[in-house]
Amino acid sequence: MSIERPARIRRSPEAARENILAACEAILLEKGPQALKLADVAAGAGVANATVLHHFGSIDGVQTALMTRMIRQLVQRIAVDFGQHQDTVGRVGAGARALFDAFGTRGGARLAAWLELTGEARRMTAIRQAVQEVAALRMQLDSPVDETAVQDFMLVCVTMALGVGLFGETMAELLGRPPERIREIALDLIEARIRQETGG
Amino acid sequence: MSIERPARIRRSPEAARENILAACEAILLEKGPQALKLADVAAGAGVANATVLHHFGSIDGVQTALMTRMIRQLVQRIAVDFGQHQDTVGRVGAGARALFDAFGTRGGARLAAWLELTGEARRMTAIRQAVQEVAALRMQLDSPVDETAVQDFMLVCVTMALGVGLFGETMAELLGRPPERIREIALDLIEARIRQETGG
DNA sequence: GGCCTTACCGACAAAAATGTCAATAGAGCG
DNA sequence: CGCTCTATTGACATTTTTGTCGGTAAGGCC
Repeated sequence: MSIERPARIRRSPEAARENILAACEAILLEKGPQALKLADVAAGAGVANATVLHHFGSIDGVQTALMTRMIRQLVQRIAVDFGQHQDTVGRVGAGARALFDAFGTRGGARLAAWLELTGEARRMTAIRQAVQEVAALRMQLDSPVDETAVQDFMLVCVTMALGVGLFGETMAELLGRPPERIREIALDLIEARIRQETGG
Repeated sequence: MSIERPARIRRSPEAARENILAACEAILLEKGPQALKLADVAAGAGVANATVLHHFGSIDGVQTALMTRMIRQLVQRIAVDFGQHQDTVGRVGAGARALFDAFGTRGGARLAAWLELTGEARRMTAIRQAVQEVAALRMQLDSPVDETAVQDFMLVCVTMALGVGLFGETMAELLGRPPERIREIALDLIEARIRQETGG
């Protein structure tokens, strides 16, 4: 009498990767990027350690793939948000909110910080492409005067979203302010700046 | 014939801690906080692994002690800077510059990010105390109208300095802007805000 | 049905890192 | 000088984690 093994599931490479990355996202949200250990990821996805390595090469590969995936999803959401607003200020505000959401609430900033600290940041080229796409959208919709101003503005938005997403909650608590305060202030700053740029 | 051993150096507890933390600072600058391994720290300080543990209890203890030390040094520098400026805007600008320097150039943001990710952030109570001291200084020198405005302002400054210090360089490079650009913009935002608060 | 590609897996190897423990040796002090 | 305190140490145990390897089986294709 042979021991029962759970039947193997054979997925397409894309489905297998997606399955693993979805598990990663849950782990990232629950325990942070440092918990993206090979064994935990594999367990979360319901596959063996070796399977994860088969698809991503290394645990670092898993992490950068997760970052890329989150950035792609963010760009899609921003594109949708842009379509739902007629005015520049509304568009940018909605985009900024999506940005803060992806990096703050959904754990993107913590993952980005992890990549930055482990020297994997250079592989985040997905960000460059994403920014180019969003910038192209804005140039098309808003036809702003100055392209470097757009780039500077996006640099500010992204960096602030990352900083607030990673440190905002802890700092607010440590300094005795409400946890969401820093995000409000940051969004105010961003909207004030865009108003100033478009208005004057 | 006995094997030559290097003579032991016996330091006071304070000197021993200082020696170890100085080595940590060098490692932090050169390789980042994830390189603050027990063996490397001990080697950098020229002592045995067990010695480090004797003084700090654990490698996490070393890291939080280093953070505390950096924050103390920062507060001292800010106090000096405050004394060298007569006007509020000049004072705050100099303080912000010191803040960005400590967190950016000197590696404080990377260390803070590490503590945040590894769950050690709650032990960064040194920040709370530091902010209280600086806030007290400002209340005394500038007698600003609103204390919560001061707290909000410091929350913004600290969070931005952390965000820019950790992500600024990489993001600027990724988005095709000069590496120091984000810092300039951030300082502009801060000074504009303080001018607005004091001016009107 | 038979074959071939490759997604998948268990077992194992190997490295890296932290922390424990008992012993050693400076340095102050009577 | 001899005693005591404790900073210091080497050796070691343990844990954690990544990655390799040879074999297994699922599903497409002829």
